Amino acid sequence: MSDTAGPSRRREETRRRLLEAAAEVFAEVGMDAASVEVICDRAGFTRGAFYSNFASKDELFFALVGLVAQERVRSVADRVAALEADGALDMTADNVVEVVSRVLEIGPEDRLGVLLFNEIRIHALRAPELAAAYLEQDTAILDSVARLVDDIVAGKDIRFRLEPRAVARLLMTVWESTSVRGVMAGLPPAELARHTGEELGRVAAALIER
Amino acid sequence: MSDTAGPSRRREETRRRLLEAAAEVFAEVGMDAASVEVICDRAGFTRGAFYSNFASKDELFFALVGLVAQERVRSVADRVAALEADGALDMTADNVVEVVSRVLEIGPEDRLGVLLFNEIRIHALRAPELAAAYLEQDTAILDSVARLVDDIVAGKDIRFRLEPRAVARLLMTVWESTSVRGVMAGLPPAELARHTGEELGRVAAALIER
DNA sequence: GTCTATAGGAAGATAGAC
DNA sequence: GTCTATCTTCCTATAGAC
Repeated sequence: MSDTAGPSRRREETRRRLLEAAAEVFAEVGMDAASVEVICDRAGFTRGAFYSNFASKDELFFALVGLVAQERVRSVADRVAALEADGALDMTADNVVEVVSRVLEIGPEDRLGVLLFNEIRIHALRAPELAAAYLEQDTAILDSVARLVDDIVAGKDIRFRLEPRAVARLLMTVWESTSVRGVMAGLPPAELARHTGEELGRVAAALIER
Repeated sequence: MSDTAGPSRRREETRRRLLEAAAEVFAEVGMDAASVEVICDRAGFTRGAFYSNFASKDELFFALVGLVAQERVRSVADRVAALEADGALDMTADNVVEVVSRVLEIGPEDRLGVLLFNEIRIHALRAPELAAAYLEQDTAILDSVARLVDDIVAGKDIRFRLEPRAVARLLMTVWESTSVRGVMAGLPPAELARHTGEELGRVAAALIER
C-alpha cells in the first residue's frame, strides 16, 4: 500500500541527493555552466538516473528554486516565532540590535548559500515564472520580519522612524548586500556572519527614535 | 603615422559594436548562455571578425566589465560634480531627498542595465579577478556619494544619523535592491525610475536628524 | 579586416540492457 | 531504478579565401 501511493523511498532519496548536488554545482559555476554529468558525478549517479527523476535540467532547477524558497521562508518564520515565544521581546532599545541580527541570520550565510541565492535571483530577473516565485518568498519573509518589528514596537518604549514594513525591508536589503560584498572580499564564514550582523545592528540603531 | 600608432578607426568601431551587442546579449541570457554567434549576428559581423578582435568570449567579457565599471564610476562622479558646481547644495532638509535621488540615478535604470549589472555581480562573486574590479568600482562610487553627503552636511543645518559613508552605502544598497525588485515585477522604465527614487527619498528622510 | 568552411569537442537527452 | 551506449545538436575556436 505504501508502495502504490507514491514514489518509493529509494527514489525520493535519489531525487534528494541529486537536488543537493545540483545546489552545490549551481552555486559554484552557475546554472548554465553546470553540466548534468557533473551534477550526477557529485551525487554518485549517472545521467540515466538523472533523467529517470527529472525531465530536464530546467525542471531540476525549478524544483530546487521551490525548495530553497520554502526553506528560507520557514527558517525566518521559525526564528521569529521562537523569539516571540521566548518573550525575548521584552527588550530595551539597546538589545533591539542584537535581536535584529539574530533573526536575520537567514539561511545563506555561507559562501555557497550566497552564491546560490544570487544565482536564483538573476534567473528570476529573466524568467517571469521564476520572478513570481521569487517575489512571493521575498514578500513572505518581509511579512515575517515586519511582524517581528511590529511586535517590538507594540507597547514598548521603542519607536522606529519608519513604518515596520519599511524597517523590515531595509534590514533585509542590508543583509543581502553586506553578505554579497563580504563573499566577494573573501571573508571567512565567521567574519562574514559577524560583519553582516554588525552592519544590521548599526542600521537598526540609526532607525530607532530617541 | 596615425595608422602605425594604434588600431585603426575601423577596427575600434568593430570592437565597439561587438562590445555593445555583447552587453545586450549578456544581459538578456547571461554570459554562459550567450553564444559568440548570437553576439556577432547582433553586431552585424561573423565569428571571423570576432576572433580577430578578441581572443575568446572570456576576454570580451572582461573587457566589457572594465568598460561598464568605468562608465558607472564616471557617471556618478559627474553628477556629483555637477551638483556641487550648481550650488545645489544650498538646500533645506526638504530637498535633500530630491538631490539624493537625482545623484543616484546611476546608469542601469532600465531593465537591461539592471540585468547586466547583476550578471557582472554574480560572475564577480565567483572569480577573484573580477571581484577585485567590482569592489574597486563599488568603492569609487561609494566615495563619490559619500563626498556629496559630506558636502551636504558641512556648514548646513542638516545632520544625518549615520556617518556620511554609511549613509552613502545605505543609499546605494537601497537603489540596487529596489531596482532589482522593480525589474522583477515587470515595472515599465518610467515607473522603475520613479519607484526607486521614492524609496531612496524615504530612506534619506528617515536618516536626517531633526 | 572580414568572410566562409570546418575541425573538434562538449553537453542535453534517449533507448535499451541489467 | 540505475547503468551503458549512442544520437544529435550546438558551440568554441581556427585556417585560409577574398
